[in-house]
Amino acid sequence: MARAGLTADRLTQAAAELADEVGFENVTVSALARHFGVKDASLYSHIRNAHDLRVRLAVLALAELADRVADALAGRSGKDALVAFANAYRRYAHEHPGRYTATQMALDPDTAATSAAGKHAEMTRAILRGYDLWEPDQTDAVRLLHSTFHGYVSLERAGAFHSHPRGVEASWTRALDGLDSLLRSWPA
Amino acid sequence: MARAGLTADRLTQAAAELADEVGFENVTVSALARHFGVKDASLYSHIRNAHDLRVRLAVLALAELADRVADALAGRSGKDALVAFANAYRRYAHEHPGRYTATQMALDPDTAATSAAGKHAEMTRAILRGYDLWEPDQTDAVRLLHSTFHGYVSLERAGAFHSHPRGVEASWTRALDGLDSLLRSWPA
DNA sequence: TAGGCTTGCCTAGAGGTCCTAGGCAAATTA
DNA sequence: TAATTTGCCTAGGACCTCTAGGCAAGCCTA
Repeated sequence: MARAGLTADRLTQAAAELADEVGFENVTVSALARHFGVKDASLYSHIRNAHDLRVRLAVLALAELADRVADALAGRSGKDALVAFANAYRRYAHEHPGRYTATQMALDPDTAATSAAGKHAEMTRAILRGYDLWEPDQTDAVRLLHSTFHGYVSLERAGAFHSHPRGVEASWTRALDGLDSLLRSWPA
Repeated sequence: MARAGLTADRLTQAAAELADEVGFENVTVSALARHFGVKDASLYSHIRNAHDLRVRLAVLALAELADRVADALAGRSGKDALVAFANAYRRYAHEHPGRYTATQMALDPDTAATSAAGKHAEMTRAILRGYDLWEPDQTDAVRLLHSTFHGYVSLERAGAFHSHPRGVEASWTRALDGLDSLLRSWPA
């Protein structure tokens, strides 16, 4: 029999595609094994366990998201940068729902430090260079922005905004306008 | 043998306590059966399946959260109401992590309409009576507030703010200050 | 209080996921 | 080509979900 040629990376990549198709919570070792036409037990020489697989997926997604956002940010500043960041973030979540859910996994400090999770906050900070903010206001603003972006796409996907006809796009644009205006006149 | 006296309500209540202890994703039919000292199969005359159990838990948590927030809001207005709302929301999430996770379940439109999910948006709207906002700005503001609150507690619990020493409480207070100031000068 | 009825919890069992131990054969190295 | 490493296998245990069918506890009615 020819071998399937599994590696941790190929498994993680396939897990990411699977996550977007069937949802993060349905990314299972067995499903992944089925996808490669091998037995479940075969995967355990490449990944430690199901949790390890999900962590790898989370790290992959965080790196992808950071790349997308970095691209969007290139050469922009001020409100332009804020909007580009936010839209890139939200677009990634929409295009890759399973991967995005993975980015919300609680990672242990070690993994988080190694992964692109930190890069994320760093880039949010880059946005703020267009505004007149210094520590500790900067950290507060980073947290506020991140919270709002994540909260919005998270609620949007949970269907929390369906109850009202007002367009979800319009509210998003207004939220960004609001945040821009808030950053420009950050209260003392 | 004496009967255990199970009902859907008692199961849901116990599931809520279990969720806060071991996490929402570990709320399982078997664990619940163990808690009552009965066999798993016995639960299926009270709940349809595991998903049904989790939906009931979500509905319970949404109702509790709505109650807490309503209490906090009583007799307050303006920034006072905003802060009370936000703190009640966040405190519930901290005190009942499993239940709070349950509130984020995607409910089908029917269930969502019946449950307290709608009451939530309605109360957020009550806050805004202290500010000078009218449709569609009001809906946009409701969505922004809800997003920020949810995003903040969600990231906080995922450990996203651990990387920086700046106090999580301080950033939260600043976020509320910021939102208040934003609502008072909502850009046109 | 004795019968019948409803209903609650039971046993039995099938199917799925997670994971370990140990084996054989393919690929790599000497 | 022989030795070693490595990859995927079979076998099997533990746990979770859910269905079908059974027995008896507790309720009605007479």
